[in-house]
Amino acid sequence: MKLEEAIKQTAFKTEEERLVINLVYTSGWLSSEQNRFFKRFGISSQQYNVLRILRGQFPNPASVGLIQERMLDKMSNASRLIEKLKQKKLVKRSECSKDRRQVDVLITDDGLKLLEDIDKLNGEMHSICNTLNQTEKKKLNELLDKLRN
Amino acid sequence: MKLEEAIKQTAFKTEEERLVINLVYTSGWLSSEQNRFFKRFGISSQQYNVLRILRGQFPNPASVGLIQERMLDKMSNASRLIEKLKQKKLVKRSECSKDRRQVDVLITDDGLKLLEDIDKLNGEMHSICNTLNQTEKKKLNELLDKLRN
DNA sequence: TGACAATATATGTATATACATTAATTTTGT
DNA sequence: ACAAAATTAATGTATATACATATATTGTCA
Repeated sequence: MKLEEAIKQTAFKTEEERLVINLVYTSGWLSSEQNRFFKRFGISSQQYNVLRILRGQFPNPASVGLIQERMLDKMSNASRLIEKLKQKKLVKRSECSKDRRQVDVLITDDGLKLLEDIDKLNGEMHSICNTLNQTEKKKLNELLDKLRN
Repeated sequence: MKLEEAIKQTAFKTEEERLVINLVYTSGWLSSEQNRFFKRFGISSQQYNVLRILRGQFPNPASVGLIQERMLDKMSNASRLIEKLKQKKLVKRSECSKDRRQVDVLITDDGLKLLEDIDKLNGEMHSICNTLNQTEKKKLNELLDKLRN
């Protein structure tokens, strides 16, 4: 749906204004698409993100700080996300012997299995951008990179 | 910063995968820029959004449903946002005489004044897209519209 | 060595989103 | 007219984000 229709606004003063609002609106749209996708797996998209980072380190553990640093969303709370994943038995936590302030976080077999299942449907998740052709996807990737500097 | 650097990932399998992750990452970036901007005014970007909708109706009131329908972010909670704005005396709530299920929500003088102050710094908020030239802003607007269908 | 700074993680509080449910009121259909 | 359905808003619960602070541990340097 066109932005103006979606939010029932007739016009924008400048291209900048429209762009900022378009970005905010698209963010919300994306986030709801993502959550809908992940719901069937019993996790949130943020929890998925943490699991992916842990798989990237596997079979080595990762510290909370490393996870935090690599997360997509800003970050305040790797700690609490990890706690949720632990309750679902998707990760294990153990004291780090080299630095007792740190915690070793390791993805479990259940966690790896879940990621495999999700991978199988990756195409479905990526299909949200099927409305664009290859050139347009590339262009959008470039523009987003440039937008953030 | 380039996406790969930001999240310390070396490569993506497909353009689609990079785009989805780029969109999620950019969403987070945008949201933190926005919140930083609005913080000095003592409101969140979501509360700002509600105030703008109310100004659009002024001097008429708006129902909770109308606000909900026009909000940028999906929506579960116009009710609670309005309650927060009421506590800050930025909106007034009164029973709607024509339909007693409804509530008339009206922006106050304080609310209008706050929006005026924010308007003065609108340029600063829009400057987050100064890294793009006019053609690129237009193109990005188009691609986002097309992305959502 | 011993005080102090820095680091790693956890936790408290406030706000927002997602979804389900409740309560009041209005609309509909017979 | 009246019972059932639909609508409007509020509320309860779970999750996530933002920011400040607490706690334990490690590093630094006089």
